[in-house]
Amino acid sequence: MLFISLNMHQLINRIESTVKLDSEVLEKLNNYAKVETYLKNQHLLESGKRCNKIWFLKSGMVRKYHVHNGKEITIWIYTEKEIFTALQSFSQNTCANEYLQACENSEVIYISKSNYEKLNQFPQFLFFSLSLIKRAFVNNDIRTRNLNKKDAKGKYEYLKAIAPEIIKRAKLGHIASMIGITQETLSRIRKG
Amino acid sequence: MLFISLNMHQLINRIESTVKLDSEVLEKLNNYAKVETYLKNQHLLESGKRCNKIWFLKSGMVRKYHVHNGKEITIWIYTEKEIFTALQSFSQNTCANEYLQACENSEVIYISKSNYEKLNQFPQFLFFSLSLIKRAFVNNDIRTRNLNKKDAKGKYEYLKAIAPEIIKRAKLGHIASMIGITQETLSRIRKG
DNA sequence: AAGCGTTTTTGACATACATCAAAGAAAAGG
DNA sequence: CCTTTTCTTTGATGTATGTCAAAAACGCTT
Repeated sequence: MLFISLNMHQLINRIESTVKLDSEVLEKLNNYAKVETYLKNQHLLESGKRCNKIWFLKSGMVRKYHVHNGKEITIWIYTEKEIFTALQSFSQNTCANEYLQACENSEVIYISKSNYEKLNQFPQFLFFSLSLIKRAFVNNDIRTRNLNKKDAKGKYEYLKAIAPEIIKRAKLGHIASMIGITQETLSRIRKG
Repeated sequence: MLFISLNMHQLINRIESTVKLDSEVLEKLNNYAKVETYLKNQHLLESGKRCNKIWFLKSGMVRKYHVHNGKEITIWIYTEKEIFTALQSFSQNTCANEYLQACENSEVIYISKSNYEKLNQFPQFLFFSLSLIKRAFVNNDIRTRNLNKKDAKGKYEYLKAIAPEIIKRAKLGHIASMIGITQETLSRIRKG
Protein backbone atom coordinates (compact mmCIF):
# COMPACT_ATOMS: atom_id res chain seq x y z
CA MET A 1 0.00 0.00 0.00
CA LEU A 2 1.41 3.33 -1.15
CA PHE A 3 1.45 6.12 1.39
CA ILE A 4 1.65 9.62 0.00
CA SER A 5 2.12 12.55 2.33
CA LEU A 6 -0.82 14.94 2.42
CA ASN A 7 1.50 17.81 1.60
CA MET A 8 2.18 16.27 -1.76
CA HIS A 9 -1.25 16.36 -3.31
CA GLN A 10 -1.01 19.80 -4.90
CA LEU A 11 2.32 18.94 -6.46
CA ILE A 12 1.20 15.56 -7.71
CA ASN A 13 -1.92 17.08 -9.25
CA ARG A 14 0.26 19.60 -10.99
CA ILE A 15 2.47 16.89 -12.45
CA GLU A 16 -0.35 14.54 -13.32
CA SER A 17 -2.13 17.20 -15.31
CA THR A 18 0.67 16.46 -17.78
CA VAL A 19 1.54 12.78 -17.29
CA LYS A 20 0.06 10.02 -15.16
CA LEU A 21 2.75 8.67 -12.84
CA ASP A 22 2.90 5.01 -11.89
CA SER A 23 3.25 3.97 -8.27
CA GLU A 24 7.00 3.44 -8.44
CA VAL A 25 7.59 7.04 -9.49
CA LEU A 26 5.00 8.34 -7.05
CA GLU A 27 6.74 6.60 -4.22
CA LYS A 28 10.14 7.98 -5.13
CA LEU A 29 8.68 11.43 -5.58
CA ASN A 30 7.08 11.18 -2.17
CA ASN A 31 10.37 10.16 -0.59
CA TYR A 32 12.45 12.79 -2.35
CA ALA A 33 10.20 15.78 -1.75
CA LYS A 34 10.83 17.82 1.39
CA VAL A 35 8.70 20.56 2.85
CA GLU A 36 10.33 23.76 4.08
CA THR A 37 9.11 27.15 5.26
CA TYR A 38 10.66 30.58 4.83
CA LEU A 39 9.91 33.79 6.62
CA LYS A 40 9.30 36.99 4.71
CA ASN A 41 12.59 38.34 3.33
CA GLN A 42 14.51 35.09 3.88
CA HIS A 43 16.52 33.83 0.94
CA LEU A 44 15.99 30.43 -0.65
CA LEU A 45 19.05 31.00 -2.81
CA GLU A 46 21.80 33.58 -2.94
CA SER A 47 23.92 34.74 -5.82
CA GLY A 48 27.32 33.04 -5.80
CA LYS A 49 25.96 29.81 -4.36
CA ARG A 50 25.12 26.74 -6.38
CA CYS A 51 21.45 26.03 -6.81
CA ASN A 52 20.81 22.36 -6.19
CA LYS A 53 17.09 22.40 -5.61
CA ILE A 54 13.95 22.77 -7.61
CA TRP A 55 10.98 24.21 -5.74
CA PHE A 56 7.23 24.01 -5.80
CA LEU A 57 5.51 26.90 -4.05
CA LYS A 58 2.73 25.70 -1.76
CA SER A 59 1.91 29.10 -0.29
CA GLY A 60 3.36 32.58 -0.20
CA MET A 61 5.32 34.45 -2.81
CA VAL A 62 8.94 34.22 -3.96
CA ARG A 63 10.90 36.80 -5.92
CA LYS A 64 13.80 36.07 -8.24
CA TYR A 65 16.14 39.02 -8.73
CA HIS A 66 19.67 39.93 -9.62
CA VAL A 67 21.82 42.87 -8.67
CA HIS A 68 23.09 45.26 -11.31
CA ASN A 69 25.11 48.33 -10.36
CA GLY A 70 24.03 47.93 -6.78
CA LYS A 71 20.35 47.85 -7.71
CA GLU A 72 18.04 44.90 -7.36
CA ILE A 73 16.35 44.00 -10.64
CA THR A 74 13.37 41.71 -10.18
CA ILE A 75 13.33 38.96 -12.78
CA TRP A 76 10.05 37.34 -11.84
CA ILE A 77 7.78 36.79 -8.89
CA TYR A 78 6.34 33.34 -8.29
CA THR A 79 2.99 32.70 -6.64
CA GLU A 80 1.20 29.60 -5.38
CA LYS A 81 1.56 26.32 -7.31
CA GLU A 82 4.42 27.53 -9.47
CA ILE A 83 7.60 25.49 -9.96
CA PHE A 84 10.90 27.34 -10.14
CA THR A 85 14.65 27.03 -9.90
CA ALA A 86 17.73 28.93 -11.02
CA LEU A 87 18.05 26.88 -14.16
CA GLN A 88 21.54 27.75 -15.28
CA SER A 89 23.04 26.96 -11.93
CA PHE A 90 20.82 23.94 -11.42
CA SER A 91 21.50 22.32 -14.76
CA GLN A 92 25.09 23.40 -15.38
CA ASN A 93 26.43 23.28 -11.79
CA THR A 94 27.59 26.86 -11.99
CA CYS A 95 27.20 29.56 -9.37
CA ALA A 96 23.89 31.32 -9.48
CA ASN A 97 23.93 35.00 -10.25
CA GLU A 98 20.46 35.55 -8.96
CA TYR A 99 18.68 35.53 -5.65
CA LEU A 100 15.47 33.81 -4.61
CA GLN A 101 13.75 35.51 -1.72
CA ALA A 102 10.43 34.97 0.02
CA CYS A 103 8.42 38.18 -0.19
CA GLU A 104 5.81 36.70 2.14
CA ASN A 105 6.05 33.87 4.63
CA SER A 106 6.17 30.93 2.27
CA GLU A 107 5.89 27.17 2.29
CA VAL A 108 7.67 25.20 -0.38
CA ILE A 109 8.33 21.63 -1.44
CA TYR A 110 11.77 21.04 -2.85
CA ILE A 111 13.57 18.20 -4.55
CA SER A 112 17.34 18.12 -4.60
CA LYS A 113 19.15 18.10 -7.93
CA SER A 114 20.45 14.58 -7.44
CA ASN A 115 17.00 13.25 -6.64
CA TYR A 116 15.50 15.20 -9.50
CA GLU A 117 17.94 13.51 -11.81
CA LYS A 118 16.97 10.13 -10.41
CA LEU A 119 13.34 10.89 -11.15
CA ASN A 120 14.30 11.90 -14.66
CA GLN A 121 15.54 8.41 -15.31
CA PHE A 122 11.88 7.48 -15.59
CA PRO A 123 10.73 8.44 -19.09
CA GLN A 124 7.34 9.56 -17.78
CA PHE A 125 9.01 12.00 -15.40
CA LEU A 126 11.49 13.09 -18.07
CA PHE A 127 8.51 13.85 -20.27
CA PHE A 128 7.09 16.01 -17.50
CA SER A 129 10.39 17.85 -17.14
CA LEU A 130 10.44 18.55 -20.85
CA SER A 131 6.90 19.90 -20.92
CA LEU A 132 7.56 21.99 -17.83
CA ILE A 133 10.49 23.70 -19.43
CA LYS A 134 8.76 24.01 -22.79
CA ARG A 135 5.92 25.88 -21.18
CA ALA A 136 8.30 28.11 -19.23
CA PHE A 137 10.25 28.81 -22.41
CA VAL A 138 7.17 29.72 -24.41
CA ASN A 139 5.86 31.94 -21.61
CA ASN A 140 9.15 33.80 -21.34
CA ASP A 141 9.20 34.25 -25.06
CA ILE A 142 5.72 35.69 -25.23
CA ARG A 143 6.38 37.96 -22.28
CA THR A 144 9.61 39.32 -23.70
CA ARG A 145 8.03 40.01 -27.07
CA ASN A 146 5.09 41.77 -25.51
CA LEU A 147 7.10 43.88 -23.15
CA ASN A 148 9.71 44.93 -25.67
CA LYS A 149 7.77 47.24 -27.90
CA LYS A 150 5.43 48.83 -25.37
CA ASP A 151 5.73 52.09 -23.48
CA ALA A 152 5.77 52.14 -19.68
CA LYS A 153 1.99 52.17 -19.37
CA GLY A 154 1.59 49.38 -21.92
CA LYS A 155 4.11 47.22 -20.06
CA TYR A 156 2.27 47.67 -16.81
CA GLU A 157 -1.11 46.90 -18.35
CA TYR A 158 0.33 43.80 -19.95
CA LEU A 159 1.78 42.52 -16.70
CA LYS A 160 -1.50 43.23 -14.96
CA ALA A 161 -3.30 41.16 -17.57
CA ILE A 162 -1.03 38.13 -17.36
CA ALA A 163 -0.18 38.24 -13.64
CA PRO A 164 -2.83 40.08 -11.62
CA GLU A 165 -1.75 38.26 -8.45
CA ILE A 166 1.69 39.85 -8.65
CA ILE A 167 0.22 43.31 -9.17
CA LYS A 168 -1.99 42.87 -6.13
CA ARG A 169 0.56 41.52 -3.73
CA ALA A 170 4.04 42.65 -4.75
CA LYS A 171 5.74 45.89 -3.83
CA LEU A 172 5.71 48.79 -6.24
CA GLY A 173 9.47 48.83 -6.65
CA HIS A 174 9.63 45.11 -7.37
CA ILE A 175 6.95 45.34 -10.01
CA ALA A 176 8.55 48.37 -11.62
CA SER A 177 11.99 46.80 -11.97
CA MET A 178 10.39 43.66 -13.41
CA ILE A 179 9.08 45.61 -16.39
CA GLY A 180 12.14 47.82 -16.62
CA ILE A 181 10.76 51.13 -15.42
CA THR A 182 11.37 53.17 -12.27
CA GLN A 183 9.04 53.04 -9.32
CA GLU A 184 8.37 56.76 -9.68
CA THR A 185 7.10 56.18 -13.20
CA LEU A 186 4.97 53.27 -12.07
CA SER A 187 3.51 55.31 -9.26
CA ARG A 188 2.52 58.01 -11.74
CA ILE A 189 1.02 55.44 -14.11
CA ARG A 190 -1.13 54.08 -11.32
CA LYS A 191 -2.30 57.52 -10.35
CA GLY A 192 -3.88 57.76 -13.82
CA MET B 1 25.14 -2.05 -42.33
CA LEU B 2 23.89 1.37 -41.39
CA PHE B 3 24.00 3.97 -44.15
CA ILE B 4 23.96 7.58 -43.01
CA SER B 5 23.61 10.36 -45.54
CA LEU B 6 26.65 12.58 -45.81
CA ASN B 7 24.46 15.60 -45.20
CA MET B 8 23.71 14.33 -41.76
CA HIS B 9 27.14 14.39 -40.19
CA GLN B 10 27.04 17.94 -38.88
CA LEU B 11 23.67 17.36 -37.27
CA ILE B 12 24.64 14.04 -35.75
CA ASN B 13 27.82 15.52 -34.32
CA ARG B 14 25.74 18.27 -32.80
CA ILE B 15 23.42 15.76 -31.14
CA GLU B 16 26.14 13.36 -30.11
CA SER B 17 28.03 16.09 -28.30
CA THR B 18 25.20 15.65 -25.78
CA VAL B 19 24.17 11.97 -26.02
CA LYS B 20 25.53 9.01 -27.92
CA LEU B 21 22.80 7.61 -30.14
CA ASP B 22 22.48 3.90 -30.81
CA SER B 23 22.08 2.62 -34.36
CA GLU B 24 18.30 2.25 -34.18
CA VAL B 25 17.87 5.95 -33.37
CA LEU B 26 20.51 6.96 -35.90
CA GLU B 27 18.71 5.06 -38.61
CA LYS B 28 15.37 6.67 -37.81
CA LEU B 29 16.97 10.07 -37.61
CA ASN B 30 18.56 9.52 -40.98
CA ASN B 31 15.23 8.52 -42.51
CA TYR B 32 13.28 11.35 -40.97
CA ALA B 33 15.64 14.19 -41.76
CA LYS B 34 15.12 16.01 -45.05
CA VAL B 35 17.37 18.56 -46.69
CA GLU B 36 15.90 21.71 -48.17
CA THR B 37 17.27 24.96 -49.60
CA TYR B 38 15.88 28.46 -49.43
CA LEU B 39 16.80 31.50 -51.45
CA LYS B 40 17.55 34.80 -49.78
CA ASN B 41 14.31 36.39 -48.51
CA GLN B 42 12.25 33.21 -48.83
CA HIS B 43 10.16 32.25 -45.83
CA LEU B 44 10.53 28.96 -43.99
CA LEU B 45 7.49 29.82 -41.87
CA GLU B 46 4.86 32.52 -41.96
CA SER B 47 2.78 33.98 -39.16
CA GLY B 48 -0.68 32.45 -39.08
CA LYS B 49 0.54 29.05 -40.26
CA ARG B 50 1.24 26.11 -38.01
CA CYS B 51 4.87 25.27 -37.50
CA ASN B 52 5.34 21.53 -37.86
CA LYS B 53 9.05 21.39 -38.42
CA ILE B 54 12.21 21.76 -36.45
CA TRP B 55 15.25 22.93 -38.41
CA PHE B 56 18.99 22.56 -38.31
CA LEU B 57 20.84 25.23 -40.28
CA LYS B 58 23.58 23.76 -42.45
CA SER B 59 24.54 26.98 -44.16
CA GLY B 60 23.25 30.51 -44.52
CA MET B 61 21.36 32.65 -42.07
CA VAL B 62 17.73 32.66 -40.92
CA ARG B 63 15.89 35.48 -39.18
CA LYS B 64 12.97 35.05 -36.81
CA TYR B 65 10.76 38.12 -36.56
CA HIS B 66 7.28 39.25 -35.76
CA VAL B 67 5.24 42.21 -36.94
CA HIS B 68 4.09 44.84 -34.49
CA ASN B 69 2.21 47.93 -35.69
CA GLY B 70 3.26 47.22 -39.22
CA LYS B 71 6.93 47.03 -38.27
CA GLU B 72 9.13 43.96 -38.37
CA ILE B 73 10.77 43.24 -35.03
CA THR B 74 13.64 40.79 -35.31
CA ILE B 75 13.55 38.25 -32.49
CA TRP B 76 16.76 36.43 -33.30
CA ILE B 77 19.01 35.55 -36.20
CA TYR B 78 20.30 32.00 -36.53
CA THR B 79 23.59 31.08 -38.12
CA GLU B 80 25.27 27.83 -39.12
CA LYS B 81 24.74 24.72 -36.95
CA GLU B 82 21.95 26.21 -34.90
CA ILE B 83 18.69 24.36 -34.28
CA PHE B 84 15.47 26.36 -34.26
CA THR B 85 11.70 26.19 -34.49
CA ALA B 86 8.71 28.30 -33.52
CA LEU B 87 8.30 26.50 -30.23
CA GLN B 88 4.85 27.61 -29.18
CA SER B 89 3.30 26.64 -32.47
CA PHE B 90 5.40 23.49 -32.76
CA SER B 91 4.64 22.16 -29.30
CA GLN B 92 1.10 23.43 -28.78
CA ASN B 93 -0.24 23.13 -32.34
CA THR B 94 -1.25 26.76 -32.42
CA CYS B 95 -0.74 29.23 -35.26
CA ALA B 96 2.65 30.85 -35.27
CA ASN B 97 2.79 34.58 -34.78
CA GLU B 98 6.29 34.88 -36.08
CA TYR B 99 8.06 34.54 -39.38
CA LEU B 100 11.20 32.61 -40.27
CA GLN B 101 12.99 34.01 -43.27
CA ALA B 102 16.28 33.19 -44.96
CA CYS B 103 18.44 36.32 -44.97
CA GLU B 104 20.98 34.56 -47.17
CA ASN B 105 20.64 31.57 -49.43
CA SER B 106 20.38 28.79 -46.88
CA GLU B 107 20.49 25.05 -46.62
CA VAL B 108 18.60 23.36 -43.81
CA ILE B 109 17.79 19.92 -42.50
CA TYR B 110 14.32 19.59 -41.07
CA ILE B 111 12.39 16.96 -39.16
CA SER B 112 8.61 17.04 -39.11
CA LYS B 113 6.82 17.36 -35.80
CA SER B 114 5.35 13.86 -36.03
CA ASN B 115 8.74 12.33 -36.71
CA TYR B 116 10.33 14.42 -34.00
CA GLU B 117 7.80 13.01 -31.58
CA LYS B 118 8.64 9.51 -32.72
CA LEU B 119 12.30 10.15 -32.02
CA ASN B 120 11.38 11.47 -28.59
CA GLN B 121 9.98 8.09 -27.69
CA PHE B 122 13.60 7.01 -27.33
CA PRO B 123 14.80 8.20 -23.91
CA GLN B 124 18.22 9.05 -25.29
CA PHE B 125 16.68 11.37 -27.84
CA LEU B 126 14.24 12.77 -25.29
CA PHE B 127 17.25 13.56 -23.14
CA PHE B 128 18.77 15.46 -26.05
CA SER B 129 15.54 17.40 -26.56
CA LEU B 130 15.54 18.36 -22.92
CA SER B 131 19.12 19.57 -22.94
CA LEU B 132 18.55 21.45 -26.18
CA ILE B 133 15.69 23.42 -24.72
CA LYS B 134 17.43 23.89 -21.38
CA ARG B 135 20.36 25.51 -23.11
CA ALA B 136 18.08 27.68 -25.23
CA PHE B 137 16.18 28.71 -22.11
CA VAL B 138 19.29 29.63 -20.19
CA ASN B 139 20.70 31.56 -23.14
CA ASN B 140 17.50 33.54 -23.57
CA ASP B 141 17.49 34.27 -19.90
CA ILE B 142 21.04 35.57 -19.82
CA ARG B 143 20.47 37.63 -22.94
CA THR B 144 17.30 39.24 -21.64
CA ARG B 145 18.91 40.10 -18.33
CA ASN B 146 21.92 41.61 -20.01
CA LEU B 147 20.01 43.63 -22.53
CA ASN B 148 17.44 44.96 -20.10
CA LYS B 149 19.51 47.35 -18.06
CA LYS B 150 21.89 48.67 -20.70
CA ASP B 151 21.72 51.78 -22.81
CA ALA B 152 21.68 51.54 -26.61
CA LYS B 153 25.46 51.38 -26.90
CA GLY B 154 25.73 48.76 -24.16
CA LYS B 155 23.12 46.59 -25.85
CA TYR B 156 24.99 46.73 -29.11
CA GLU B 157 28.33 45.92 -27.50
CA TYR B 158 26.76 43.02 -25.67
CA LEU B 159 25.25 41.56 -28.82
CA LYS B 160 28.56 42.00 -30.60
CA ALA B 161 30.27 40.06 -27.84
CA ILE B 162 27.87 37.11 -27.83
CA ALA B 163 27.03 36.98 -31.53
CA PRO B 164 29.75 38.55 -33.70
CA GLU B 165 28.60 36.56 -36.72
CA ILE B 166 25.23 38.31 -36.65
CA ILE B 167 26.85 41.72 -36.38
CA LYS B 168 29.05 40.97 -39.37
CA ARG B 169 26.44 39.55 -41.67
CA ALA B 170 23.02 40.89 -40.74
CA LYS B 171 21.48 44.14 -41.91
CA LEU B 172 21.62 47.19 -39.72
CA GLY B 173 17.86 47.43 -39.34
CA HIS B 174 17.54 43.79 -38.35
CA ILE B 175 20.22 44.10 -35.71
CA ALA B 176 18.74 47.32 -34.35
CA SER B 177 15.23 45.91 -33.91
CA MET B 178 16.71 42.82 -32.22
CA ILE B 179 18.10 44.93 -29.41
CA GLY B 180 15.14 47.28 -29.33
CA ILE B 181 16.64 50.43 -30.78
CA THR B 182 16.14 52.25 -34.08
CA GLN B 183 18.47 51.80 -37.00
CA GLU B 184 19.31 55.51 -36.92
CA THR B 185 20.53 55.14 -33.35
CA LEU B 186 22.54 52.06 -34.26
CA SER B 187 24.10 53.83 -37.20
CA ARG B 188 25.20 56.66 -34.91
CA ILE B 189 26.57 54.20 -32.35
CA ARG B 190 28.67 52.54 -35.04
CA LYS B 191 30.01 55.85 -36.23
CA GLY B 192 31.57 56.30 -32.83
C1' DA C 1 29.22 51.44 -66.81
C1' DA C 2 24.61 53.27 -66.02
C1' DG C 3 20.45 53.12 -63.52
C1' DC C 4 17.33 51.67 -59.92
C1' DG C 5 15.97 49.88 -55.66
C1' DT C 6 17.50 49.14 -51.15
C1' DT C 7 20.05 50.25 -47.12
C1' DT C 8 22.60 53.40 -44.35
C1' DT C 9 23.80 57.91 -42.84
C1' DT C 10 23.03 62.54 -41.31
C1' DG C 11 20.45 66.39 -39.33
C1' DA C 12 16.79 68.86 -36.75
C1' DC C 13 13.49 68.31 -33.42
C1' DA C 14 10.22 66.18 -29.91
C1' DT C 15 9.29 63.50 -25.85
C1' DA C 16 8.92 59.74 -22.66
C1' DC C 17 11.14 58.45 -19.02
C1' DA C 18 15.12 58.62 -15.72
C1' DT C 19 17.15 60.98 -11.97
C1' DC C 20 17.38 63.50 -7.77
C1' DA C 21 15.26 65.20 -3.76
C1' DA C 22 11.98 65.66 -0.31
C1' DA C 23 7.42 64.98 1.69
C1' DG C 24 3.73 61.83 2.92
C1' DA C 25 1.81 57.28 4.00
C1' DA C 26 2.05 52.81 5.63
C1' DA C 27 4.08 49.00 8.11
C1' DA C 28 7.01 47.05 11.56
C1' DG C 29 8.71 46.72 16.08
C1' DG C 30 9.36 47.59 20.86
C1' DC D 1 0.39 53.12 21.14
C1' DC D 2 4.07 55.64 19.78
C1' DT D 3 8.54 55.52 17.21
C1' DT D 4 11.32 54.18 13.53
C1' DT D 5 11.95 52.32 9.33
C1' DT D 6 10.41 51.28 4.89
C1' DC D 7 7.65 52.26 0.95
C1' DT D 8 5.13 55.38 -2.10
C1' DT D 9 4.03 59.74 -3.99
C1' DT D 10 4.91 64.22 -5.90
C1' DG D 11 7.63 67.85 -8.16
C1' DA D 12 11.39 69.88 -10.91
C1' DT D 13 14.81 69.03 -14.29
C1' DG D 14 17.85 66.58 -17.72
C1' DT D 15 18.91 63.44 -21.36
C1' DA D 16 18.99 59.46 -24.30
C1' DT D 17 16.73 57.95 -27.92
C1' DG D 18 12.71 58.09 -30.96
C1' DT D 19 10.66 60.26 -35.14
C1' DC D 20 10.57 62.33 -39.59
C1' DA D 21 12.82 63.66 -43.71
C1' DA D 22 16.26 63.90 -47.03
C1' DA D 23 20.77 62.81 -48.83
C1' DA D 24 24.42 59.52 -49.59
C1' DA D 25 26.23 54.98 -50.31
C1' DC D 26 25.77 50.47 -51.76
C1' DG D 27 24.70 46.54 -54.62
C1' DC D 28 22.12 44.34 -58.17
C1' DT D 29 20.63 43.90 -62.97
C1' DT D 30 20.79 44.85 -67.59
